[in-house]
Amino acid sequence: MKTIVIDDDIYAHLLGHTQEIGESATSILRRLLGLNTQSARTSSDVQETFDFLKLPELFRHMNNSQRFLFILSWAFRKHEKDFAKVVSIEGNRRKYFARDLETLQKSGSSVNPRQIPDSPFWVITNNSTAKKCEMLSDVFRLLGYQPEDISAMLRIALRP
Amino acid sequence: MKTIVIDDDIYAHLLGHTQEIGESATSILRRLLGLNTQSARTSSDVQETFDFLKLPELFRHMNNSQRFLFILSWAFRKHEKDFAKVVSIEGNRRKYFARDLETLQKSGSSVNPRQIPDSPFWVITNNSTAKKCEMLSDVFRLLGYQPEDISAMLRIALRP
DNA sequence: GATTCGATCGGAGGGATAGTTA
DNA sequence: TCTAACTATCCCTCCGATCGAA
Repeated sequence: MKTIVIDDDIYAHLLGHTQEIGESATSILRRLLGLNTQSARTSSDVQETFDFLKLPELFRHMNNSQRFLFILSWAFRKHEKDFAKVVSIEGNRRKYFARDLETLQKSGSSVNPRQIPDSPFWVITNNSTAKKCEMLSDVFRLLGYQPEDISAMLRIALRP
Repeated sequence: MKTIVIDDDIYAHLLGHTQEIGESATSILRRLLGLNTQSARTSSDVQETFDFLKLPELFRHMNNSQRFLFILSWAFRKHEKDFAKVVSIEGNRRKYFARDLETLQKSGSSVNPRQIPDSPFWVITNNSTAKKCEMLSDVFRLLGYQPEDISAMLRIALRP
Protein backbone atom coordinates (compact mmCIF):
# COMPACT_ATOMS: atom_id res chain seq x y z
CA MET A 1 0.00 0.00 0.00
CA LYS A 2 1.15 3.50 -0.83
CA THR A 3 -0.09 6.89 0.25
CA ILE A 4 -0.30 9.72 -2.25
CA VAL A 5 -1.45 13.32 -2.05
CA ILE A 6 -3.83 14.67 -4.66
CA ASP A 7 -5.70 17.91 -5.37
CA ASP A 8 -9.22 18.35 -4.08
CA ASP A 9 -10.78 18.38 -7.54
CA ILE A 10 -9.16 15.07 -8.43
CA TYR A 11 -10.43 13.68 -5.17
CA ALA A 12 -13.91 14.98 -5.95
CA HIS A 13 -13.69 13.42 -9.39
CA LEU A 14 -12.87 10.06 -7.86
CA LEU A 15 -15.75 10.35 -5.40
CA GLY A 16 -18.05 11.10 -8.31
CA HIS A 17 -17.21 7.76 -9.83
CA THR A 18 -17.93 5.67 -6.78
CA GLN A 19 -20.08 2.69 -7.64
CA GLU A 20 -20.54 1.28 -4.19
CA ILE A 21 -20.95 3.16 -0.96
CA GLY A 22 -17.59 3.24 0.76
CA GLU A 23 -15.68 2.04 -2.30
CA SER A 24 -11.92 2.45 -1.89
CA ALA A 25 -9.82 4.89 -3.88
CA THR A 26 -7.86 1.94 -5.21
CA SER A 27 -10.99 0.31 -6.50
CA ILE A 28 -12.25 3.45 -8.23
CA LEU A 29 -8.86 4.14 -9.81
CA ARG A 30 -8.54 0.57 -10.94
CA ARG A 31 -11.78 0.96 -12.82
CA LEU A 32 -11.13 4.46 -14.21
CA LEU A 33 -7.66 3.55 -15.38
CA GLY A 34 -8.89 0.32 -16.90
CA LEU A 35 -6.67 -1.90 -14.81
CA ASN A 36 -7.83 -5.40 -14.06
CA THR A 37 -6.53 -7.16 -11.02
CA GLN A 38 -4.18 -8.59 -13.65
CA SER A 39 -1.25 -7.15 -11.77
CA ALA A 40 -2.02 -9.47 -8.93
CA ARG A 41 -2.50 -12.60 -11.04
CA THR A 42 -4.31 -13.70 -14.15
CA SER A 43 -7.35 -15.49 -12.86
CA SER A 44 -9.87 -17.30 -15.01
CA ASP A 45 -12.53 -16.17 -12.58
CA VAL A 46 -15.17 -14.35 -14.60
CA GLN A 47 -15.59 -11.68 -11.98
CA GLU A 48 -11.95 -10.74 -12.33
CA THR A 49 -12.16 -10.41 -16.08
CA PHE A 50 -15.52 -8.65 -16.10
CA ASP A 51 -15.25 -6.58 -12.97
CA PHE A 52 -18.71 -5.08 -13.37
CA LEU A 53 -20.02 -8.43 -12.20
CA LYS A 54 -18.75 -7.36 -8.79
CA LEU A 55 -21.46 -4.71 -8.74
CA PRO A 56 -24.64 -6.74 -8.35
CA GLU A 57 -26.25 -3.79 -6.55
CA LEU A 58 -26.05 -1.83 -9.73
CA PHE A 59 -27.23 -4.64 -11.96
CA ARG A 60 -30.24 -5.75 -9.99
CA HIS A 61 -32.02 -2.47 -10.60
CA MET A 62 -31.49 -2.62 -14.33
CA ASN A 63 -33.43 -4.41 -17.06
CA ASN A 64 -31.78 -6.36 -19.87
CA SER A 65 -31.63 -3.40 -22.20
CA GLN A 66 -29.96 -1.21 -19.62
CA ARG A 67 -27.52 -3.99 -18.80
CA PHE A 68 -26.80 -4.49 -22.48
CA LEU A 69 -25.90 -0.83 -22.87
CA PHE A 70 -23.98 -0.72 -19.62
CA ILE A 71 -21.83 -3.68 -20.64
CA LEU A 72 -21.09 -2.11 -24.00
CA SER A 73 -20.22 1.13 -22.24
CA TRP A 74 -17.82 -0.76 -20.00
CA ALA A 75 -16.29 -2.50 -23.00
CA PHE A 76 -15.74 0.83 -24.70
CA ARG A 77 -14.03 2.36 -21.67
CA LYS A 78 -11.82 -0.68 -21.29
CA HIS A 79 -10.88 -1.01 -24.96
CA GLU A 80 -11.20 2.47 -26.33
CA LYS A 81 -8.49 1.85 -28.91
CA ASP A 82 -9.89 -1.41 -30.27
CA PHE A 83 -13.55 -0.74 -29.90
CA ALA A 84 -14.02 0.53 -33.45
CA LYS A 85 -13.71 -3.09 -34.57
CA VAL A 86 -17.28 -3.69 -33.48
CA VAL A 87 -18.71 -1.83 -36.45
CA SER A 88 -17.85 -4.93 -38.45
CA ILE A 89 -20.53 -6.82 -36.55
CA GLU A 90 -23.64 -6.69 -38.70
CA GLY A 91 -26.52 -8.66 -40.14
CA ASN A 92 -27.40 -9.24 -43.77
CA ARG A 93 -28.97 -5.87 -44.15
CA ARG A 94 -28.79 -4.13 -40.77
CA LYS A 95 -25.74 -2.48 -39.27
CA TYR A 96 -25.50 -3.37 -35.59
CA PHE A 97 -22.96 -0.75 -34.50
CA ALA A 98 -21.99 2.63 -35.91
CA ARG A 99 -20.45 5.96 -35.03
CA ASP A 100 -23.69 7.75 -35.82
CA LEU A 101 -27.40 7.36 -35.49
CA GLU A 102 -28.19 7.76 -39.18
CA THR A 103 -26.13 4.81 -40.37
CA LEU A 104 -28.16 2.52 -38.14
CA GLN A 105 -31.51 4.07 -39.02
CA LYS A 106 -30.84 3.80 -42.74
CA SER A 107 -29.84 0.15 -42.44
CA GLY A 108 -33.28 -1.02 -41.34
CA SER A 109 -36.58 0.02 -39.86
CA SER A 110 -37.47 0.21 -36.20
CA VAL A 111 -33.95 -0.74 -35.25
CA ASN A 112 -34.36 1.30 -32.07
CA PRO A 113 -30.87 2.76 -31.92
CA ARG A 114 -29.29 3.86 -28.63
CA GLN A 115 -26.05 5.61 -27.91
CA ILE A 116 -23.60 3.55 -25.91
CA PRO A 117 -23.20 5.68 -22.77
CA ASP A 118 -20.04 7.77 -22.65
CA SER A 119 -18.99 6.66 -26.09
CA PRO A 120 -19.36 7.98 -29.62
CA PHE A 121 -20.88 4.67 -30.73
CA TRP A 122 -24.47 3.61 -31.30
CA VAL A 123 -26.12 0.17 -31.22
CA ILE A 124 -29.38 -1.19 -32.42
CA THR A 125 -31.63 -2.51 -29.75
CA ASN A 126 -34.65 -4.08 -31.40
CA ASN A 127 -33.62 -7.66 -30.81
CA SER A 128 -34.47 -10.63 -28.66
CA THR A 129 -32.45 -11.27 -25.55
CA ALA A 130 -30.81 -14.20 -27.32
CA LYS A 131 -29.67 -11.88 -30.10
CA LYS A 132 -28.37 -9.37 -27.58
CA CYS A 133 -26.26 -12.17 -26.10
CA GLU A 134 -24.88 -13.06 -29.53
CA MET A 135 -24.02 -9.43 -30.16
CA LEU A 136 -22.16 -9.15 -26.87
CA SER A 137 -20.41 -12.43 -27.61
CA ASP A 138 -19.23 -11.09 -30.93
CA VAL A 139 -18.06 -7.85 -29.35
CA PHE A 140 -15.98 -9.55 -26.68
CA ARG A 141 -14.62 -12.15 -29.04
CA LEU A 142 -13.37 -9.35 -31.27
CA LEU A 143 -11.80 -7.73 -28.22
CA GLY A 144 -9.89 -10.89 -27.46
CA TYR A 145 -11.84 -12.57 -24.67
CA GLN A 146 -12.20 -16.32 -24.31
CA PRO A 147 -15.50 -17.92 -25.40
CA GLU A 148 -15.93 -19.68 -22.04
CA ASP A 149 -15.44 -16.46 -20.11
CA ILE A 150 -17.85 -14.64 -22.35
CA SER A 151 -20.66 -17.13 -22.03
CA ALA A 152 -20.10 -17.45 -18.31
CA MET A 153 -20.38 -13.67 -18.02
CA LEU A 154 -23.52 -13.53 -20.14
CA ARG A 155 -25.20 -16.18 -18.04
CA ILE A 156 -24.76 -13.93 -15.02
CA ALA A 157 -25.24 -10.56 -16.67
CA LEU A 158 -28.40 -10.99 -18.76
CA ARG A 159 -31.68 -12.26 -17.36
CA PRO A 160 -33.17 -15.28 -19.12
CA MET B 1 -5.28 18.57 -0.75
CA LYS B 2 -6.34 15.07 0.14
CA THR B 3 -4.41 11.98 1.03
CA ILE B 4 -5.51 8.62 -0.32
CA VAL B 5 -4.17 5.12 0.05
CA ILE B 6 -3.76 2.97 -3.04
CA ASP B 7 -2.48 -0.50 -3.88
CA ASP B 8 1.12 -0.95 -4.94
CA ASP B 9 0.24 -1.94 -8.47
CA ILE B 10 -1.80 1.21 -9.00
CA TYR B 11 1.10 3.23 -7.65
CA ALA B 12 3.46 1.47 -10.03
CA HIS B 13 1.10 2.18 -12.88
CA LEU B 14 1.09 5.87 -12.04
CA LEU B 15 4.87 5.97 -11.83
CA GLY B 16 5.00 4.30 -15.22
CA HIS B 17 3.12 7.25 -16.67
CA THR B 18 5.39 9.93 -15.32
CA GLN B 19 6.26 12.46 -17.98
CA GLU B 20 8.58 14.69 -15.99
CA ILE B 21 11.06 13.83 -13.34
CA GLY B 22 9.38 14.24 -10.01
CA GLU B 23 5.93 14.75 -11.51
CA SER B 24 3.26 14.75 -8.82
CA ALA B 25 0.62 12.07 -8.48
CA THR B 26 -2.00 14.73 -9.02
CA SER B 27 -0.46 15.77 -12.29
CA ILE B 28 -0.24 12.19 -13.57
CA LEU B 29 -3.80 11.47 -12.54
CA ARG B 30 -5.03 14.66 -14.08
CA ARG B 31 -3.57 13.54 -17.39
CA LEU B 32 -4.67 9.90 -17.18
CA LEU B 33 -8.21 10.82 -16.18
CA GLY B 34 -8.45 13.47 -18.84
CA LEU B 35 -8.98 16.34 -16.42
CA ASN B 36 -7.18 19.39 -17.73
CA THR B 37 -9.03 22.14 -15.94
CA GLN B 38 -8.85 22.83 -12.23
CA SER B 39 -12.40 22.75 -11.01
CA ALA B 40 -12.37 22.45 -7.28
CA ARG B 41 -15.76 21.33 -6.06
CA THR B 42 -16.95 21.59 -2.52
CA SER B 43 -18.44 18.43 -1.15
CA SER B 44 -22.03 18.89 -0.25
CA ASP B 45 -23.77 18.19 3.01
CA VAL B 46 -26.60 16.54 1.19
CA GLN B 47 -24.27 13.86 -0.07
CA GLU B 48 -23.26 13.10 3.48
CA THR B 49 -26.83 12.74 4.65
CA PHE B 50 -28.04 10.84 1.60
CA ASP B 51 -24.98 8.83 0.73
CA PHE B 52 -26.63 7.19 -2.27
CA LEU B 53 -26.11 10.54 -4.02
CA LYS B 54 -22.46 9.55 -4.12
CA LEU B 55 -23.42 6.89 -6.64
CA PRO B 56 -24.15 8.88 -9.80
CA GLU B 57 -22.86 5.97 -11.86
CA LEU B 58 -25.69 3.87 -10.57
CA PHE B 59 -28.35 6.52 -10.84
CA ARG B 60 -27.67 7.59 -14.38
CA HIS B 61 -28.73 4.22 -15.68
CA MET B 62 -32.03 4.30 -13.84
CA ASN B 63 -35.33 5.97 -14.67
CA ASN B 64 -37.39 7.92 -12.14
CA SER B 65 -39.42 4.91 -11.07
CA GLN B 66 -36.35 2.82 -10.45
CA ARG B 67 -34.79 5.73 -8.53
CA PHE B 68 -37.96 6.17 -6.51
CA LEU B 69 -37.90 2.53 -5.46
CA PHE B 70 -34.17 2.55 -4.87
CA ILE B 71 -34.41 5.55 -2.56
CA LEU B 72 -37.23 3.93 -0.61
CA SER B 73 -35.19 0.76 -0.37
CA TRP B 74 -32.29 2.77 0.99
CA ALA B 75 -34.58 4.49 3.50
CA PHE B 76 -35.86 1.14 4.70
CA ARG B 77 -32.38 -0.27 5.19
CA LYS B 78 -31.31 2.86 7.06
CA HIS B 79 -34.39 3.12 9.28
CA GLU B 80 -35.67 -0.40 9.53
CA LYS B 81 -37.12 0.24 12.99
CA ASP B 82 -39.00 3.42 12.14
CA PHE B 83 -39.98 2.66 8.61
CA ALA B 84 -43.41 1.31 9.50
CA LYS B 85 -44.47 4.93 10.11
CA VAL B 86 -44.76 5.44 6.37
CA VAL B 87 -47.98 3.48 6.18
CA SER B 88 -49.62 6.58 7.63
CA ILE B 89 -48.88 8.42 4.40
CA GLU B 90 -52.01 8.17 2.29
CA GLY B 91 -54.45 10.05 0.08
CA ASN B 92 -58.15 10.54 0.56
CA ARG B 93 -58.97 7.11 -0.67
CA ARG B 94 -55.75 5.45 -1.69
CA LYS B 95 -53.20 3.89 0.61
CA TYR B 96 -49.68 4.83 -0.51
CA PHE B 97 -47.67 2.32 1.52
CA ALA B 98 -48.54 -1.06 3.00
CA ARG B 99 -47.09 -4.32 4.19
CA ASP B 100 -48.95 -6.23 1.49
CA LEU B 101 -50.00 -5.93 -2.10
CA GLU B 102 -53.71 -6.43 -1.48
CA THR B 103 -54.14 -3.44 0.82
CA LEU B 104 -52.86 -1.18 -1.94
CA GLN B 105 -54.86 -2.84 -4.70
CA LYS B 106 -58.09 -2.62 -2.72
CA SER B 107 -57.55 1.07 -1.97
CA GLY B 108 -57.80 2.17 -5.60
CA SER B 109 -57.59 1.08 -9.21
CA SER B 110 -54.50 0.89 -11.36
CA VAL B 111 -52.36 1.97 -8.44
CA ASN B 112 -49.50 -0.02 -9.94
CA PRO B 113 -48.04 -1.38 -6.70
CA ARG B 114 -44.38 -2.37 -6.43
CA GLN B 115 -42.50 -4.03 -3.63
CA ILE B 116 -39.79 -1.83 -2.13
CA PRO B 117 -36.66 -3.89 -2.88
CA ASP B 118 -35.34 -5.90 0.07
CA SER B 119 -38.20 -4.84 2.29
CA PRO B 120 -41.57 -6.24 3.28
CA PHE B 121 -43.26 -2.99 2.20
CA TRP B 122 -45.12 -2.04 -0.96
CA VAL B 123 -45.74 1.35 -2.60
CA ILE B 124 -48.09 2.59 -5.23
CA THR B 125 -46.46 3.87 -8.33
CA ASN B 126 -49.13 5.37 -10.56
CA ASN B 127 -48.31 8.97 -9.88
CA SER B 128 -46.70 11.96 -11.51
CA THR B 129 -43.09 12.73 -10.78
CA ALA B 130 -44.21 15.67 -8.65
CA LYS B 131 -46.33 13.34 -6.55
CA LYS B 132 -43.44 10.91 -6.21
CA CYS B 133 -41.38 13.80 -4.84
CA GLU B 134 -44.08 14.65 -2.32
CA MET B 135 -44.25 11.05 -1.22
CA LEU B 136 -40.50 10.89 -0.69
CA SER B 137 -40.65 14.20 1.15
CA ASP B 138 -43.29 12.84 3.48
CA VAL B 139 -41.29 9.67 4.05
CA PHE B 140 -38.10 11.47 4.96
CA ARG B 141 -39.87 14.08 7.06
CA LEU B 142 -41.42 11.26 9.09
CA LEU B 143 -37.98 9.76 9.45
CA GLY B 144 -36.67 13.00 10.91
CA TYR B 145 -34.83 14.69 8.05
CA GLN B 146 -34.75 18.46 7.49
CA PRO B 147 -37.00 19.91 4.77
CA GLU B 148 -34.08 21.73 3.09
CA ASP B 149 -32.00 18.57 2.95
CA ILE B 150 -34.90 16.64 1.55
CA SER B 151 -35.69 19.04 -1.24
CA ALA B 152 -32.01 19.43 -2.08
CA MET B 153 -31.75 15.67 -2.35
CA LEU B 154 -34.85 15.37 -4.51
CA ARG B 155 -33.59 18.00 -6.91
CA ILE B 156 -30.57 15.82 -7.53
CA ALA B 157 -32.18 12.42 -7.31
CA LEU B 158 -35.28 12.68 -9.49
CA ARG B 159 -35.20 13.87 -13.08
CA PRO B 160 -37.50 16.84 -13.90
C1' DG C 1 -62.76 29.43 -6.74
C1' DA C 2 -58.70 27.02 -5.37
C1' DT C 3 -56.36 23.05 -4.35
C1' DT C 4 -55.46 18.29 -3.87
C1' DC C 5 -56.17 13.62 -5.37
C1' DG C 6 -57.16 9.82 -8.52
C1' DA C 7 -56.60 7.05 -12.42
C1' DT C 8 -57.24 7.30 -17.46
C1' DC C 9 -54.84 6.91 -21.27
C1' DG C 10 -51.20 8.31 -24.71
C1' DG C 11 -46.58 7.20 -25.54
C1' DA C 12 -42.24 4.89 -25.10
C1' DG C 13 -39.67 0.81 -24.36
C1' DG C 14 -38.79 -4.04 -24.41
C1' DG C 15 -38.34 -8.12 -26.70
C1' DA C 16 -40.86 -12.74 -28.15
C1' DT C 17 -41.99 -14.51 -32.20
C1' DA C 18 -43.99 -14.72 -36.80
C1' DG C 19 -42.51 -13.96 -41.11
C1' DT C 20 -38.70 -13.33 -44.50
C1' DT C 21 -34.45 -14.12 -46.63
C1' DA C 22 -30.20 -16.35 -47.55
C1' DT D 1 -37.24 -28.13 -50.32
C1' DC D 2 -35.35 -27.63 -45.92
C1' DT D 3 -32.87 -25.12 -42.49
C1' DA D 4 -30.64 -21.49 -40.21
C1' DA D 5 -30.16 -16.81 -39.67
C1' DC D 6 -32.06 -12.41 -39.71
C1' DT D 7 -35.65 -8.79 -39.55
C1' DA D 8 -39.13 -5.92 -37.66
C1' DT D 9 -44.00 -6.36 -36.51
C1' DC D 10 -46.66 -6.10 -32.83
C1' DC D 11 -48.25 -7.09 -28.20
C1' DC D 12 -47.41 -6.13 -23.59
C1' DT D 13 -45.66 -3.66 -19.77
C1' DC D 14 -44.19 0.43 -17.81
C1' DC D 15 -44.20 5.37 -17.13
C1' DG D 16 -46.28 9.43 -15.65
C1' DA D 17 -48.53 13.93 -17.65
C1' DT D 18 -52.88 15.49 -17.57
C1' DC D 19 -57.52 16.18 -16.82
C1' DG D 20 -61.64 15.25 -14.35
C1' DA D 21 -63.37 14.49 -9.68
C1' DA D 22 -63.56 15.52 -4.94
